[in-house]
Amino acid sequence: MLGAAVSVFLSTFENKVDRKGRVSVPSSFRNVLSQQKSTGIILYPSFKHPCLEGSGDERIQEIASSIDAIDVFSDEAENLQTILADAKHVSVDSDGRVILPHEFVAHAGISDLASFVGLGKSFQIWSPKNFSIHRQKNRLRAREQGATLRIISSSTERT
Amino acid sequence: MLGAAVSVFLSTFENKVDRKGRVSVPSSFRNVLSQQKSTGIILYPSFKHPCLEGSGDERIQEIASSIDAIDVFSDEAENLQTILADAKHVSVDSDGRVILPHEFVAHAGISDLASFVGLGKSFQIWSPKNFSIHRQKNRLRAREQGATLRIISSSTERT
DNA sequence: TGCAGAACCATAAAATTCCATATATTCTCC
DNA sequence: GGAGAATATATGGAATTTTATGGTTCTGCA
Repeated sequence: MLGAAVSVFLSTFENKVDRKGRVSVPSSFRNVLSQQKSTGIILYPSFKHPCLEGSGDERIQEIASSIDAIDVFSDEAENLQTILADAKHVSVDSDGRVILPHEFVAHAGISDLASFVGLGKSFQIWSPKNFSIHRQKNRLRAREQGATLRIISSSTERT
Repeated sequence: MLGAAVSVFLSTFENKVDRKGRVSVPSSFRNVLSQQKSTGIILYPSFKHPCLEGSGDERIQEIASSIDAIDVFSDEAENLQTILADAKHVSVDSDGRVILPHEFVAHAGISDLASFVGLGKSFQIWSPKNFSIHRQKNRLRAREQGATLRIISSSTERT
């Protein structure tokens, strides 16, 4: 394993899902997880897209506490509670693989390939087909909105 | 290595890409990177051009945190996430080389030569051929529009 | 007892490290 | 100022280590 690398989920990796539902978590993602001292990952179905949301397992802690912080009957609270209700903890085995729960596989339309998509603090898991459509749309929009310029010019140094 | 050098990516360098996709990062670029305490480079395909955008890897951290700062479901968040999803972290080996990922090589139309183009805070990687076309166009346009340059004098940091 | 999940083992492909060298650049000492 | 030594850079290739991935066995639980 190389030195420090980056401590965010980055890039997209397409891995195979075998008959038993096992799939390798990309090694760079595993590095991020171990930096976070996660023993496994938390998965839950996205409500915006046909994909799964994933993160280290301490992130769920944050979600849980933010529920307490907001109005119990608000929409936001219900959204967060839904996440908790649907989420599952899957452990990473010694070969770096997880087993994707069936319901989730169905929700994401995954068959024999899964795309792990790094989003910084979290990641998503897509069927490659759905993801390429999604990506295309996003790239077009990002181009129109000039995301590149915004990045380069804004964030130069911290305050 | 020469004295202090400059702390921005400057000039254009054309280096060879070997069979394995390895290419030397220009040494002056490496100096900038090490000043930034970057252990490697973040690359992502440009939205606008057939080239790669590159920068030190501390920037990715900033992008990741800015995503957290805005509404998670907004277009802007997804634009930024697209960059993360497409970006790759490549580490500079002890000989000062990086490996250009295949997809990126394809996107930029690079075969056996790569042009590193310094843009100050960031840089681009082009196939020499595409770059010369791009450069020509830019010059033409600049002349027609009588480009002026506005210098921001204050902001520069001390360190 | 049959099935799902966990722990093991094996292996091919890919990525990383290490070594070698040619060429260029800088330094040093005379 | 110049010859030669020392250093740095770019580049090619080989050796070594990690990953991804398939298969098998074991275990508990329904």
